[in-house]
Amino acid sequence: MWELIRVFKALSDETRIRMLYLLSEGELCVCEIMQALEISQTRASRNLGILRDAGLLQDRRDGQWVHYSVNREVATEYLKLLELLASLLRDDQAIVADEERLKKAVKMGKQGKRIC
Amino acid sequence: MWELIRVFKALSDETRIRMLYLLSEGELCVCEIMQALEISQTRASRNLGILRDAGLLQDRRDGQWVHYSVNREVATEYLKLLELLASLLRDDQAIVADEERLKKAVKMGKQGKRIC
DNA sequence: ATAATATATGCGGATATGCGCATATATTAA
DNA sequence: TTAATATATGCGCATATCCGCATATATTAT
Repeated sequence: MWELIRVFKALSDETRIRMLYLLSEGELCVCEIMQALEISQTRASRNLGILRDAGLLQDRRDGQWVHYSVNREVATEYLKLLELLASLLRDDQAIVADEERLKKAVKMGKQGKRIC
Repeated sequence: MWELIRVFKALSDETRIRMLYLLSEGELCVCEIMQALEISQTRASRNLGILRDAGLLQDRRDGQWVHYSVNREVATEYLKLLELLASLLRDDQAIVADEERLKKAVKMGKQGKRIC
């Protein structure tokens, strides 16, 4: 029961919902998420940690970067929850704006310009 | 987005999860829920109100009683959430105990003894 | 009418949550 | 080595949440 409640608590926050949505499309490092959501580094790190501790995300260090991604090892019930999220929020205004900013940041990165 | 977050907040509490589980099996009045969960009247009423305001429950006054039940009019995505709950918690210790106490209270009621 | 029962709610206190600031830690670059 | 970059975290404050107490409201019984 408490595991379940921990998951719902993790999902009870706008910042974390937006993070999960972006991450449902693929792995991202903290600085990419900061830029996409236009939030502080503290806020990004703290909320990603909460999602990880709830079992929804996993992290992977790659040099000085830490990449977060959806934890596919978690119970399939929770994965369904994430799909639910994605389907409900696909057209959400804040989400669409996040995706725009993320696309822009990633494009910059691919052009060799540092974005972090 | 905020409607969704409101639902997750409503689900982020042990009392409310236990209530939802019992109610997923059928309509109940406040006093039955109080007894099944062994909680105060204030706590029962407040938390049922939170679930109603999140759109998950509906209420119906019948004389001096108010009956709460799952709101089947809500988006099917949320109904799926409730099914998820039920499937994950079917064997939970606290839930099983709640069901025991509820069964006992309902049986008393059917024997004509007042239980509220 | 009054009394009894069922439910809801204003208020206050205890605890939890969110987040900025400063700082710590980890890694890479020079 | 030192400097720069990326991320995590201790602390403190502001706000939110939970719930008990007392009380209000609604309904029924006498």
